Amino acid sequence: MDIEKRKSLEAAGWKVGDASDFLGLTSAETELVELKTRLALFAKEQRKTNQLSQETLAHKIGSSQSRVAKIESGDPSVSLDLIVKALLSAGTTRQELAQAILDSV
Amino acid sequence: MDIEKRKSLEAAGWKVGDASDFLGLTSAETELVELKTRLALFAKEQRKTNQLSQETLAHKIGSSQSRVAKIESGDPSVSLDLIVKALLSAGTTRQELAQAILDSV
DNA sequence: CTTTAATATGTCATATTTGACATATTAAAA
DNA sequence: TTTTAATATGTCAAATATGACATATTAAAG
Repeated sequence: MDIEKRKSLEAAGWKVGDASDFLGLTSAETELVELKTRLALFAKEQRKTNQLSQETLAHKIGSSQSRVAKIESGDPSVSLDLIVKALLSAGTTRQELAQAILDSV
Repeated sequence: MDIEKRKSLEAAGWKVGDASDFLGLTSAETELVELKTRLALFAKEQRKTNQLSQETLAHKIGSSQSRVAKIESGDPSVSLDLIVKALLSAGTTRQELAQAILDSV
């Protein structure tokens, strides 16, 4: 993990240890954050590929446009459950999901 | 989705539509439930493979033995975030995670 | 430029998830 | 059996995620 990636995660609002101690994150926690970030980007790609507006996708998942925007921006208030629900609702297959997990951030 | 699978999901406490209308689940929601169920089973396998007790894994993820039991039993109160954190903390690689997603329930 | 559709950002009351705890059940020794 | 370690189940206050809303910003026409 280089300094630039650390800065970008902190800038995005990710909690880092108790206050701002980045070293407080276990490697599993860091991996999870990176995985969620990757899937957030992928969710945006997939929605566009399937020609859906954020508003349309929001209705499909029973949510709102603003929350879809938060999903795609990697907002730390968004759960992995919601990211995956958005992906599946946008037409992403399990195969594509699995491949996205293999891709690095 | 056959009747037996429906019954098993409902018996496990999964919310189904507004009250008990199973048909109220979208296919994306059903896929997500099945995915979480698969990963819950996989989490139990991985913990055992790596010779960890629930108590030990609980400490690694900053949680408790009882919640690890809930993760592994597919309890509906457990988030996908927590399931994946448990997997990664038990030593599961991204490759193994991706493969588990491809496996059917 | 102006209009209009799409996306982003901030806030908040409500809903869901959380770790912790007590306690029950099961499994493995001794 | 009895003891002891491991796992399961139920509950709850606190923490976190949620949809909804207002509004700002951006993009695409016209």
